[in-house]
Amino acid sequence: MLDIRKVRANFDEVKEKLSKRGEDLSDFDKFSGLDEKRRELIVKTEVLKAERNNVSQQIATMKRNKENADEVILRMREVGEEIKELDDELREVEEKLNYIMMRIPNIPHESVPFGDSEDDNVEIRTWGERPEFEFEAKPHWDLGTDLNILDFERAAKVTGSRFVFYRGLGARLERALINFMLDLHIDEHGYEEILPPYLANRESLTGTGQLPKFAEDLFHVEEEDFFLIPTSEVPVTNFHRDEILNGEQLPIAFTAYSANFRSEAGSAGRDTRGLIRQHQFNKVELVRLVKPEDSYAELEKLTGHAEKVLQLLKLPYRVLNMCTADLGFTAAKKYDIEVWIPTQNMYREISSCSNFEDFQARRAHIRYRSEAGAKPEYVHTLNGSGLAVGRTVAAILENYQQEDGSVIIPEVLRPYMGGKEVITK
RNA sequence: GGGGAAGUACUCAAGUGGCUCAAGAGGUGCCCCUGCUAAGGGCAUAGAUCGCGUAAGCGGUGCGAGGGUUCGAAUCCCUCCUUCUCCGCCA
Repeated sequence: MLDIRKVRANFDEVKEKLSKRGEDLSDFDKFSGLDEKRRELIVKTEVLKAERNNVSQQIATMKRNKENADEVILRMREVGEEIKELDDELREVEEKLNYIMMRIPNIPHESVPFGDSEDDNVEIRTWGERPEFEFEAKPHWDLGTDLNILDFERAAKVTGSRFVFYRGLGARLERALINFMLDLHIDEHGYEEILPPYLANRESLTGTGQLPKFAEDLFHVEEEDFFLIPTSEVPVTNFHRDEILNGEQLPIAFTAYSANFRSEAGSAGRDTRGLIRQHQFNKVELVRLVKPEDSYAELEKLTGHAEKVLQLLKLPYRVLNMCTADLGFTAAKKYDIEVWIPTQNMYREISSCSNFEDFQARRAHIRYRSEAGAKPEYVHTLNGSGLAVGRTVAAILENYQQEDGSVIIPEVLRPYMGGKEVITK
């Protein structure tokens, strides 16, 4: 959510910046009228409430002195009615204002390239050597199925499309990756490990920005009004929701493994085969709560932590600075890390590293005091995948495949795989 | 799933409709006393948020959350949440 005072004071400038996202801003024009109406109603209602407070004291005194207060009470009854009407009107105006504010995306940072589509994302760097095969490389779903480590058919039977069974060394590879990533972030990068709930309530999803606008992307448990988390960003960022932190605690760095659940509404027909787009997938997430002045340096740091995983796995990748059209709702700036998928002859997203500035903190009420007694300020929140595990498995299978259909296990994972060096039939 | 109890500020805690627009204590901060420390004494302490105002400041909200009754609600009524506890069930 944007700062309502800043929007008020710099309406045209804010609107101009938001328009770069290519977002429909027709609702946004109603802001000024509603904001003014709101403050006008507040003034009116507060004058009456102040009067009511005073007169109620007078009535108390009169009653104590056994004086007749009927006339005053009658008058105050009318004032009470008037307050109720104004409060109702105020509530309506605030609901409308809130409706708009909760659906306005974040303002892009000045270092974000302008663009109309994903074609305008800017490649910042590439890393690693793409493998060259002397044979026809197989897609990871064929490799996984032939090696009997992935079973899409049975998952479709047991649950439905876009689910998978990992089996044998496949399951172990997934688990090895999770542990490898967590250990790296904990031991080398200084993160604290969190194992969060996989269901979150409406307030939490609103805090991180998935709600109210993107409900159709989520699985919903109606009975309890819980949502399956689409990323552990949700429970982990909301860990400190409605809290005022001590400035000395910052930066807070959490890493969390969780399963993630996405309805993938609207992506019918895309990536229908393989591990790239599943309704349920594993991910190790990085979350940082930082002081505002540090957040852009922190974004570089966080992105580096995610890249390190790919470097140690020796998987080729590139980093993109996402343009205004491809930023997502909540981010002020976002880097996507894309891993090389040989059979698709392209890089595919494996991590998204974002600085949300105070956009999520404002929604989730996460604040800090720079020193004891100082006024609370919003923290800046960041997160990034470190990494999406299923897509990492896809990348390993495809990049490390051999002519006979076996797959070499990256060296750093072997201690997590019982010392095995290769996955064969 | 069923039954009980509770939720008040940083902590503990009083408070059954108006001299409480939250008493008191602890803690914390500042000060006094003292050669130093302890003990003792004094003062301060509702954080947060919203609105008006150039500002000093003024006002609204606030007793787990949200509604309601009333001239007036921490207090009465309704719904919900959380914690503790007993019974049942369960990994």
